[in-house]
Amino acid sequence: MSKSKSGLIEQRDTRLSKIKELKTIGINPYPAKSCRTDYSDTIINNYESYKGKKVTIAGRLISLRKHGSVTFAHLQDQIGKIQLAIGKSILKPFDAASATLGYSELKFLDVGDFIEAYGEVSKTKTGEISILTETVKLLTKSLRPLPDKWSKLKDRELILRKRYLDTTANPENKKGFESLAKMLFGIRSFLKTKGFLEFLTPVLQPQYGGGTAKPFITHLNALNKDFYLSISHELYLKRLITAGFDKVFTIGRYFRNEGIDKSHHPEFSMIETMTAYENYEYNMDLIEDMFRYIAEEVYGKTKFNVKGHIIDFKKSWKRISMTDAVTEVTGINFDDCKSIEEANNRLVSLGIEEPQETIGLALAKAFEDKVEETLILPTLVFGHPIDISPLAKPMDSAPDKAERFEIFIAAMECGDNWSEQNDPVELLARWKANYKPEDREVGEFHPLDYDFIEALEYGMPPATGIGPGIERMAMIFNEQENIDDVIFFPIMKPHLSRANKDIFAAEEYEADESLDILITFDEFKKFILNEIKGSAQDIIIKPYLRFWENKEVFQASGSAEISGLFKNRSVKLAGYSKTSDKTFDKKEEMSKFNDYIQKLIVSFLQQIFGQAEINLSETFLP
RNA sequence: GGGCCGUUAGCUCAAUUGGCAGAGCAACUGACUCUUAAUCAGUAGGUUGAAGGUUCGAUUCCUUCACGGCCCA
Repeated sequence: MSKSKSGLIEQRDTRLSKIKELKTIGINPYPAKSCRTDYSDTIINNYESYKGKKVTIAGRLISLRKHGSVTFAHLQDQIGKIQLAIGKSILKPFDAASATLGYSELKFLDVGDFIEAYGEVSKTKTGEISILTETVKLLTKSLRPLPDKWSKLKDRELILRKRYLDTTANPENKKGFESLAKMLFGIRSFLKTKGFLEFLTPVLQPQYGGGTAKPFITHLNALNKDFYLSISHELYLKRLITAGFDKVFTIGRYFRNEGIDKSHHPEFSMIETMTAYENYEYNMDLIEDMFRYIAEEVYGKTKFNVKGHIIDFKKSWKRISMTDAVTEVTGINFDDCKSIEEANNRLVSLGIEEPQETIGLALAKAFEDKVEETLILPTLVFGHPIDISPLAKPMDSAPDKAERFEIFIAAMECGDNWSEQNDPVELLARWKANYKPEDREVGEFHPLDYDFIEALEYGMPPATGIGPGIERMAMIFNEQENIDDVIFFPIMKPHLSRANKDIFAAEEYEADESLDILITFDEFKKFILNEIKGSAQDIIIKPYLRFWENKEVFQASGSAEISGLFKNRSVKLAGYSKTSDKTFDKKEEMSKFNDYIQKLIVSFLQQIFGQAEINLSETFLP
């Protein structure tokens, strides 16, 4: 291993040598358990009853102040922190048999270590409640320094990658996650009072159904078959209804291979219910009651600041049909439309130029574009066009509308719910009409799940479900605007720091096979000779040339993208650059660059891959 | 996908117009018996995210890339 003098490695080495020394004097730096009797906050909040009593506390050492023959320290446990006053005359002498450190062995301790302290609860001269420490035991030696205790951790990337450092340096940041855990208990106890049973449904599914989204694909070796990570659990809940359970739910994990932003995460959770013998109106009450229950029972209040709006969950939610909601905001009633042309004309009058295929789609488009953003107070919008609701039952009173509602809070969609279509023939027909494999790429593809249709053919009673997102709920109740602040471990690209490469003697995480390869023009020939094995066909080369001016110097830099050399990767070439004190003739330079590529790349590739078709396109300006 | 911003010691941050890479905390050595971000004296710690370019000289200017953030679609 190369000898680096970086501060981190130096500090780590110091601590490693302390461990070595501790072992030679008979101390195990990583014992198996502690004998904690009390927590810090309990002692501090009940000082009068603790005064004079002996307690054992355990936690992380977060400060250490040596002051000659007296040492002060703070120990942080799950709920708070408390001071240790360690006097040379009070602390018992070193004893290897009981793993008790003596005063001179305190030098082995560092901020960040986990320790156990035993002593009398008292106050110091300055009045701080402290443990007059009689014994100190090391529970876990820490090898790395914690973030600075005053400036804390501020680097957003580091907070997200190493949340444990943030919650150690800023224990108050644990609260939101604690509430989230309690919220899950709250949901469960609420549904228990309503007579629901919780089931676990599969994450690995042979078909993905119950929604439209791009799935993650994985391979099940034992069956030699590709499976999908759940994009929804709904079809399994329906099978449970078929199986004879009337009220079921799951708190499921959902995986959607789509974008990541402030309110979307590839992996998320939903509470999904299914209730037999009821329709969507039952769920309007259920969802409202559930939010009110969580607010009152878990958070002890009903008013929350959601994206700058005060929302009171005590009040009953507005219920409005999609048609009326659109009319309310735009003044246009799409139910009056006699033809799709008329509906599209009305869209144009709203500034929406893209023509829709049906009146229902036009209504949905107007709603999405014009109404959603206005729905601040909790609103239940019902009566979606049947065109966009293939799994829902049509309304008796309006067959072109679905028995369906969506929940909007602070303009966020917080759940989608409907009376489930249980007519297997109708569902199959509707499903086949939507079956477009070419939509697979955009995530609109509905695969057919014949096993589910078969279950429906045996008969599923009328049923309805809700599916609010856990993270969305957490954002509302925790008053957070960023989904990363309610997901303890948000998705991040793996990263190995330089120091860690040294420390662990590790290689960088394996390069993703689908990543493009970037090399310079100079390296190209060598690269091809070394890396390309086998043949290539249909090689496409796209050159790019970029011009800019910098301090009266004119520059041009060229790059090229080559596809067809690897299965899933393209090769990007960079490093062609020219400077001049006059402006370039762009056309001339572009043709020169093409010649350069022709000579360097194309003729070389022709030598190597005689059979391959090589296609060099014109130079592009990016 | 587009635009903007960031990346300097373990952490938090400086570095003037392109001119010797610095501070506080943490660490190391020593002093100190009630401190509260203890104090005092001293020491060490750097691939300035990566590669390339311009320049006598680059943390600073240019290009590309990586990672992250914010805004927009």
